[in-house]
Amino acid sequence: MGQKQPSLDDRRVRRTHGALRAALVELIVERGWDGFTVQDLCERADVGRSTFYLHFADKDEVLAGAFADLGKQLRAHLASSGGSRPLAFSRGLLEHAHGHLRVYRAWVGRRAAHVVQAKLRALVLELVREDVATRLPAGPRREAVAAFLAGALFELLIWSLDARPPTTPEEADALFHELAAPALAAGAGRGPRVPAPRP
Amino acid sequence: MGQKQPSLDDRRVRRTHGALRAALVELIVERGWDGFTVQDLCERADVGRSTFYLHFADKDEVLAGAFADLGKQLRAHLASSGGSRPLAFSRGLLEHAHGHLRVYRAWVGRRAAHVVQAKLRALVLELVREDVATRLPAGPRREAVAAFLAGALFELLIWSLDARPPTTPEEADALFHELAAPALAAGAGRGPRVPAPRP
DNA sequence: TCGTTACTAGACATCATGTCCAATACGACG
DNA sequence: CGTCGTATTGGACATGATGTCTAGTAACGA
Repeated sequence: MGQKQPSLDDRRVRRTHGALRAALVELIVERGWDGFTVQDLCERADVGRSTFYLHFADKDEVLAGAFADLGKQLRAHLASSGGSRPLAFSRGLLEHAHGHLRVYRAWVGRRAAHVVQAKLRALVLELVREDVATRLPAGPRREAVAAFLAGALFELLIWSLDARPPTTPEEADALFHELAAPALAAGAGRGPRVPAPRP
Repeated sequence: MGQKQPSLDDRRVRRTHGALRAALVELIVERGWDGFTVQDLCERADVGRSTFYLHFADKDEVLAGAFADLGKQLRAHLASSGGSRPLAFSRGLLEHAHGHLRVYRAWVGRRAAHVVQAKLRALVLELVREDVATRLPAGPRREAVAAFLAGALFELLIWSLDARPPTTPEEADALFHELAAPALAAGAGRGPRVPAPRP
């Protein structure tokens, strides 16, 4: 454990990382998370298996990197289409998902790898919490509302990936806001406010 | 594959199944889904490893059985506390969860096994769909609303397991209905009705 | 060009899996 | 109660993936 990690400034390292990451995405789409081994991954990436262990401990670690990329890509997409209405990012998320339908289906769809699914769920929860934090006072109620909305959005996203007849991101987003808006209003309206800080 | 399955009428078989199932629950709580092997399971259950493969193909199959039990138990609990208001079962679900807090934390909590989590999510979705089906006309919109509410309830459930300060099932349920009611109303109110069949 | 670092193939030990067998223990049923 | 059928058992075995290590080779940065 804790060996010296290869330097990221080296072109060879970037090449290896890139190849493994790309192969990972392909293999998840083709066979699902449990459908391939480290050996398969290395073979597909054309990387020596010894080399793999110089960089990563297991498949999960490669996934973490690849997923961090997805997160950045998504956040970038969100920054461009940034509105200020509540939960505006949902539009970008749904667009992003439908723009990479094959990947999303394999990553979070019905037959998907639960490991990956969990990562996206965590990301959605994080995004919703950030948004809700600007609209509700701190406290358990805010957390509950965030959980409620995040779960709703995530499950709606999954549904939209395989909806029959197919749904456009715009439709799904409109539906989400139609359902979420009153819930958010209800969440803000009543409930235990944060107790005023003692002076 | 496809070997002759031991007869379920035999006491020895029931004993073996029971022991494995109990050991499974214990080990999931103690070490998480990926934290133990078939060997560990057999050892804990005091069952020969050869015997295991006479009954199950892998850990997942044992889980399926154990989870089916949980489903029955839950549905029984729901039947007793059956109200007719929308999504009445949420109360029973949250009570059931808080009544088996250690198990639920291990099964669907933050550090939980994604495999198990997915099963419960599917169950919640099924329950919500059954309920929503009695209140909204068939069609994609109904499915979307069901997904929305199921995701919301599931994530709220997870949140309630580790909420700080702790939340009672009653509070969590009240909160859920406070947020879900307007959403359900919105879902029923407008939107594309099922297109009238061409005459 | 030179020194450093990453890459590689291959060997190796380890472990879990899944299958099979012959011997044994136990439950069902007459 | 005795007998028959079946479940259980430990152990052997082949297989495949994992993770570590080493010595030689190739590519990088400067």
